Amino acid sequence: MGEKNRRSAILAVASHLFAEKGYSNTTTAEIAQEAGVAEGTLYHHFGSKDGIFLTIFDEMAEEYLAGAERLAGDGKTGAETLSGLIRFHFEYLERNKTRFLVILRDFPNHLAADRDGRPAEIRNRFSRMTDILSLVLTKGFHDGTLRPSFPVRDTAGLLRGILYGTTRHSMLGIIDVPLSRLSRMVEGYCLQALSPDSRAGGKRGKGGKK
Amino acid sequence: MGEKNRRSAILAVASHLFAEKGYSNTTTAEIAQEAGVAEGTLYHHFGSKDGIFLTIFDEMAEEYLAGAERLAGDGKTGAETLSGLIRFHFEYLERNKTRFLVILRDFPNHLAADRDGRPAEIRNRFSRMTDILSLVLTKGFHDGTLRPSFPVRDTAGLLRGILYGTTRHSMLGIIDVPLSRLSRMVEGYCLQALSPDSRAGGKRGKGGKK
Amino acid sequence: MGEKNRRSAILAVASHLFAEKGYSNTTTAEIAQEAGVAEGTLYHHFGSKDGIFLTIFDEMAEEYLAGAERLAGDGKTGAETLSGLIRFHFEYLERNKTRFLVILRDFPNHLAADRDGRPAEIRNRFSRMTDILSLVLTKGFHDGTLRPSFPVRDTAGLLRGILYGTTRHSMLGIIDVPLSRLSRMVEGYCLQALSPDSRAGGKRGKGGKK
Amino acid sequence: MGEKNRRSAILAVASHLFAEKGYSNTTTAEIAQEAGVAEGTLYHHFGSKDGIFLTIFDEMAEEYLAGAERLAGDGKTGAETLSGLIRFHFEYLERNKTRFLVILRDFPNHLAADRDGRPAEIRNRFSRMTDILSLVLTKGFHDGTLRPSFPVRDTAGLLRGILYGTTRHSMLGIIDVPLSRLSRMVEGYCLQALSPDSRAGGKRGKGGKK
DNA sequence: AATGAATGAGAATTCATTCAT
DNA sequence: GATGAATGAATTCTCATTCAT
Repeated sequence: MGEKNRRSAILAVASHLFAEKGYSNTTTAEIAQEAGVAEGTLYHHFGSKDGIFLTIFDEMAEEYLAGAERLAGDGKTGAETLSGLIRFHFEYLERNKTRFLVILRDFPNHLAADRDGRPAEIRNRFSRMTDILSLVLTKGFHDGTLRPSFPVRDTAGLLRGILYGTTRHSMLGIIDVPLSRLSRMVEGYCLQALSPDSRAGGKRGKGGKK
Repeated sequence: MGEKNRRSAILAVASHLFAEKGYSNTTTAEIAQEAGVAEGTLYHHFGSKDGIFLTIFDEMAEEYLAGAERLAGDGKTGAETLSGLIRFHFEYLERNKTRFLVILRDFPNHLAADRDGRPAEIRNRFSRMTDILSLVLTKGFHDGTLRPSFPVRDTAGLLRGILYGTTRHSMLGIIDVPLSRLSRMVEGYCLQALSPDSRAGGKRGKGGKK
Repeated sequence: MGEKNRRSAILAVASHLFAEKGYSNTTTAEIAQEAGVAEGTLYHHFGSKDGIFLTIFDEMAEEYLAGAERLAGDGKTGAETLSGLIRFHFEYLERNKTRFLVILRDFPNHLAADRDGRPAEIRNRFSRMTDILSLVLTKGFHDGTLRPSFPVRDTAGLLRGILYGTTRHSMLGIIDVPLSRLSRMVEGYCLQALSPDSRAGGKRGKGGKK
Repeated sequence: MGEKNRRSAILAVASHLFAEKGYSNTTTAEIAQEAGVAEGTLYHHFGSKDGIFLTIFDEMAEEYLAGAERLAGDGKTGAETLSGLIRFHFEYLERNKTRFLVILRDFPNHLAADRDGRPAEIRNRFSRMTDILSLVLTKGFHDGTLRPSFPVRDTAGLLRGILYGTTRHSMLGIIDVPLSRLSRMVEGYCLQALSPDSRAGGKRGKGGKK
């Protein structure tokens, strides 16, 4: 086993164990043993148990966001891009189930907690996704393929919540819908909700009960 | 101080602390001290720390589900009932922010883990909500006010994911949209997505013009 | 072994081990085992390893200072009181060798370190001794039995340095003078240095070389 | 960067860090980083962390003792030499505050501990100072400028304790007397205590008037 | 029912030192 | 000489739970 591989061996083992048993039920001793390194080596490379988690998270987030940004940048219409993004989201998670389960299962909450009054750095990752979605919605609004009935940024936030919530419930088995079917459903419903063809605008919802 | 009061004092204090610091960062010693009882008393009433959490969760889930079931059972149309449910959801959480934060922050994952191959009892709570939503969707389908483009049960699951994900992101500050605005947005978009007025389904959306 | 005794058993064992092996070379596991209690019990009673040390220190400091204050308050002349204090100092340490060795050997330095810019609380103990000595010097100055050639408070500080340094060197074996002889020497030299009978005042030292 | 410079860079950085944070709170990794060398390099030059400390200590002790021996050897009277030694002591420490703080703060006690029943080598350094002081006291006794009321070697030991204790308390801020004032005070009081002019010994002080 | 002292099985982390390159 | 990745033993502290009173 080469030197470079020690680092990735640790990450692979940790991903696996975190996904299987949860973050807090996995001990650093276990990770070290399974990866065939000394416990100190974990700390040499990642500084702390949290550091291991953060590295896994960062690498995945970077990959995911890079993929999403690539899609958002190509020349299609807004609606097509939104479709593409939603498909990409579910395909990516299907391919990275293990690593994403780590995050879903028990994201170490203190990592997202604000420290000293400033938002945790991890939040920046999150907001990049809102930026991408906002961009796509704006594009669709201009090219006439999408008509958000609420402010673009709020709608982007809503979409993020939808993607997160549905993905989570499916992956944790809370609802009995596999990711592949979920992908088609979210795509279908979102486009319909944002469709410019629809006469029934969101505004109605704002106005009154009936 | 009567016996009943001790019990509720403990629950109130625990809700508060769990919401503020998270389940695992709250010690039983702390709960006991703030509630003004001995640590052993916690165990007389709730058997374990998990027992305290489960009691809080159960009480809230029962209230929530009872409210949702009441709404689902009245004589309105499917679309109106769905609107009502969504509004109820966000209003209820607005009124019970603290207790719900307990669940959002760091739900003790082992409580939802399957034990001995059988699904955790806590899952039953969850599935009741799917039942309610399925009922409403079916009603709307029959009275012509809703037209789900996917199987009713799957759509109900999707709606649960949407409600959970958007609520979570808002309450944890991951997106910058308050619950009240979110309520109107979710209501608007969901009705539009499920609207029978729209001929253009998500898959076919690109084609149809009228 | 009664319940009260657990606490004192821990203190006795800890004093012994700290004196013998030094603070940092003594593990909490060792203390617990020798005291016949669980390790957690240490933390139940003292909160931390430092807490154990601090308790030992405080109890001794309190005893010592109480004794010194009692002596300083009786009706003798300043010089007699100073003699008494010096004798008391060495006798007390002779009787409490073990506990004092704990402090001499390796006082956990971080305990005396200023935190957040404010002096450590432990300093207050120290300054009480300066107060006592200042009082005695002042008394001696008024009744004519002592004539400090430098400001009273500075001289008191000097005396504390003398007591500490000579005691330390003797107890750690750095100099080959037992405490009992040291006591007589310090008493003799201090009284002579502060004696009003001496023509050669400290002022000479201040003035010139010759 | 030449080889010599690496060595002294390490010593300078280590002195600084030891003085600031204490020996045990300074890690070898830190020293290496601040000195701009690899951690292994520390071990090439000094063999161990203790080795670094010992080198700093030895260099300073050698300088100090050489200076003291030089003073002790010149042709002045005993009293003048003692004055000179005391002034030298405080001046030297004033000029070498940082390095001396290293030793005061938390001298690694195991280095002074007897090993295999034999006194630690570091003790030899200490005893050289007693030799010097003994010499000076003897000289003063013969030329009539000093009259120790106790055996010369014991008195020398006492003086060392006085110098150590007062210096320590001042440098650690335990007493509020700067080194320069302390120097004059120690000089004044020591000469007075050892003065042949004073007939009144510590024990007999009360009696004699003239 | 209520108490709260006692428990004890962990778990993360530190860091001086080594050694192959 | 110089490097710095790897080591791994050692240690403090946590905290849910128990049980005698």
